[in-house]
Amino acid sequence: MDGDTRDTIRAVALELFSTRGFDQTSLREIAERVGLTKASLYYHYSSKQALLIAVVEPVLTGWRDIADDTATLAHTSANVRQVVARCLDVLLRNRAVAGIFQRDPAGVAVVAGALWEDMLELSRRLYTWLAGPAASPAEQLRAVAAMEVLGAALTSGTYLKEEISEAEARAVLLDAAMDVLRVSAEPEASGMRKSG
Amino acid sequence: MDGDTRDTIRAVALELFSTRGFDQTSLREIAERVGLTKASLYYHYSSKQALLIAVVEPVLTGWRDIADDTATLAHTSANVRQVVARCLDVLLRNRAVAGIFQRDPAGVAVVAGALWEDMLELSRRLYTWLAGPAASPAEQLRAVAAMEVLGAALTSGTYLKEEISEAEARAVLLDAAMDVLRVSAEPEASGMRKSG
DNA sequence: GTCTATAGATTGATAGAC
DNA sequence: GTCTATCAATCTATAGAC
Repeated sequence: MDGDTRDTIRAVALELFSTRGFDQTSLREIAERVGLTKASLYYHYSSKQALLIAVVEPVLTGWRDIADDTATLAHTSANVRQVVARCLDVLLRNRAVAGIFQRDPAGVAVVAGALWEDMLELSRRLYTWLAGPAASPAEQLRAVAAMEVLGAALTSGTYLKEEISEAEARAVLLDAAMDVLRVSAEPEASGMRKSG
Repeated sequence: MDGDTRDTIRAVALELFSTRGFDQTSLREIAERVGLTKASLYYHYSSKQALLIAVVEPVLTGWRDIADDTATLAHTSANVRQVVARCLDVLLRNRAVAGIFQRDPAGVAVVAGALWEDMLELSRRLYTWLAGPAASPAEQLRAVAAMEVLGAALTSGTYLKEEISEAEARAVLLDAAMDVLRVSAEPEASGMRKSG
């Protein structure tokens, strides 16, 4: 049973892509760490692009789920908070993959253009829903800014002097994003109530 | 007088670095656009790294000025707003350079490590001042998040459906960043009053 | 499945004529 | 200051033996 090797390769690739950047990571480097030769990598993944996609796609799926759900979700403040929380959780659960996009978006865009366009499209849908129906340009911009806030979950480690628990970071960033969206703080409700 | 050629090269490099990413841009590409050969580029800039630094450094200086000023600036809400506004203006005035850091931070970090470390250090100083004296980890995190908000000035073009004037975008993002910092909205005051 | 060997392309950089 | 020509390194990817 050799999904093992495939998985090891993917894990090593994820680590190197996310720390050094996609472009800065060569297949030679990955092969060395795994303990194989470059040629053997190609037995498991047909190209560097295929390897990148294998590493990134699972997260894209999680992202897509959220975007799809918003299609039928009423734009209430409780729901907005829930959607933002889900986005944040996807980010926190997939720090490494998110780091790939953050560290070398240009490289990813070039080698996986279609995947990149998918991500942009998903983001657009999410931002549009977050901004709310008939949102003004200013409100749309606030929606984009709110999602940027979540990115601090990834970068904060570089800047903070003291440690902060993941739970607290999550709470702080969720509140901050809601502040940007100008949605008043509420407990994370489970029900949903129609509004528009 | 041939600062002309030097400047043209720098301008072309800026455009390509910021749109395609630093690593994705080859000297051959730059040379072609300028109308020179690669070899001639090397007469004006001793390396690709030197070219990158020439492109980026002016902005780093503007950034450093802000960080330096905070050293002797009282942490009042009016001053916080003013500092954030200055950061935002540097960003808006140098969208292209900022785009280099945003599109390929990994590539920049590798080829211009010292410059990159300088940027990190400046950012740390700014974040620290923004968070305020004796800030809790949560407040520090909010300071990082507030600066992330400003980054929306660069990315928004990709996502917004309708146009938004630069002036309005500036106003919206400044307010949003202040919301993240939890500093109440005030007019941009010129005086400063001691608070802590 | 893993290996050796190598093709084929591109890159940053240099030498030296003009 | 600009050119032609070229080097040396590195990379992705493939062919074919074992």
